[in-house]
Amino acid sequence: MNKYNHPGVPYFQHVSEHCIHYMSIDGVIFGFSENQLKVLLLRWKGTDEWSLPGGFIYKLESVDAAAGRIVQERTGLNQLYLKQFHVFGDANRYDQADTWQRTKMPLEGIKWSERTISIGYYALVNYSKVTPMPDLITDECRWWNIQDLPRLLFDHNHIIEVALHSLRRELNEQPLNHLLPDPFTIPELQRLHECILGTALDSRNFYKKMLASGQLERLPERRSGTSHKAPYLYRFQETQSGEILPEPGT
Amino acid sequence: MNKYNHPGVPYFQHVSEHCIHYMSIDGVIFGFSENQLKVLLLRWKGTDEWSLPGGFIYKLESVDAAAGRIVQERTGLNQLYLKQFHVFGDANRYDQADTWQRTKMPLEGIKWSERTISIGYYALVNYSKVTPMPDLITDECRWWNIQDLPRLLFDHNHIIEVALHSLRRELNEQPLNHLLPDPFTIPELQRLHECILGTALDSRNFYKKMLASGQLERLPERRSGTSHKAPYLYRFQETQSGEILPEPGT
DNA sequence: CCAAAAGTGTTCATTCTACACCCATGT
DNA sequence: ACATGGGTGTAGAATGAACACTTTTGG
Repeated sequence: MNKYNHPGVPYFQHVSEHCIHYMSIDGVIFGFSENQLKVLLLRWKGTDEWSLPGGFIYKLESVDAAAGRIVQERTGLNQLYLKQFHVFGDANRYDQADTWQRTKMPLEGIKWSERTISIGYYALVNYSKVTPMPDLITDECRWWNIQDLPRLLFDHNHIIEVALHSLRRELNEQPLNHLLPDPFTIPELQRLHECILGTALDSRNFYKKMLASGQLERLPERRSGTSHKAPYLYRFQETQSGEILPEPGT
Repeated sequence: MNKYNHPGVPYFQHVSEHCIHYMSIDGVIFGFSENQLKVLLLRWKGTDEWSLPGGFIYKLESVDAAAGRIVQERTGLNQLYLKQFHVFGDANRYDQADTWQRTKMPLEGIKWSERTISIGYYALVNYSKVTPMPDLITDECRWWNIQDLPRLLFDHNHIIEVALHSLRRELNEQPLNHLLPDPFTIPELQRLHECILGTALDSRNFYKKMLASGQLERLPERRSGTSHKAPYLYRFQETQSGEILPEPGT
């Protein structure tokens, strides 16, 4: 692949014409599987370099809608929980020469603005319902364990860190069920909390706290198949909002 | 003032040439005086319509720097505490026709993008050190009590609400001393907490909590001049950072 | 002396933390 | 039967809310 047929060039031409310049959206898509918190990453065409999924905002598109679109395209999900968590607006967020050289993109085709302000969103998705799909300029889309990430393009390692810290801070207000199978067990919920917090929790205290919250509904069935006592299945009570963010009427 | 000599026209021409399109910054500048939480508002030239101070980001300017510049220009302060709290990105954040008509700005001079994404920052400033200054397109800049605001231009009533909610949620992590005289008394700090939270607090419990936090340093002097017992003066211990926001190196 | 607000102390309830123990299941 | 992890209970510590009381100041 040489600079004249790289698919990024027409893509960035399209973006340059229809999207807002100097702005982008980066999505930290959290999933949970095998007791590990994971994020979805993309490998750029013809390279071993990975980045977060991202995209641009159409001139008349709501920012939330753009974030939703971007995450949908990589996951195949049509319903998801998204939260805007930070704007990365430093004039020198990352070393541009270095990063663009690593992407092997033909520079003249893609440097359509001298710098980019990125709005960070995190998504909480059900790992098993996601079909990871690369985009036009990437070869591969897959999950990575959050504590085992490679060095990413741009400032994306930093963005993931900030996303995780935000999630950690907001843990108790977030609908974590989006990250779990439906229904789920309390031990599964505990593993998830532990992954997000990065600490071990006492299962007995965790139980009491969760049950006392009154938000959980115990189902009659249990999860069987393990070599020990079958745990009960739970569901969050229907107080949770499926969607995002406060925004006014006019 | 007719449409041909409105100072907004050259201003927006300047902005259109040098700033990032489709983006703005709005600043919710909080102050505290006479036991009231206040915000700084601007009255648009030749109207009775008020809005938040705002502005635009130069193409190579850091977003935090832009926010700092905008707040400085209205307050005269060269050191201030700023916090990015939300991006308002709805494609139809407000009724554009209605708002621009209320501003009495000549539309053809100023509608340089069909919609605007606004990054909201709040600032905590020392009321007595602020010199409110209007900008090119406003006649007047002054403090308003937060629970006594007029109907503002754009979606600024909503933005202030979200700012206040953010501040309320982050109360305990924020350096509230920026809103108070230096040094201050515990009762003053309590009034401030009460204004932000919108509830009354028990002064005796508040005392214990503040002293137990270990962040306060009692000075030998007291605040005298009132017709009752003179309260001690306090200062926050020097653990507070004067400035803003996490952002990476490259 | 009195009113008003500062500042200290005590009590009770609630929540958090540590840990003992029993239960169910597959091997 | 036993190892493994699910699920319940109980006690002490820490935190938080309610309220009694003394102190200082100007008038």
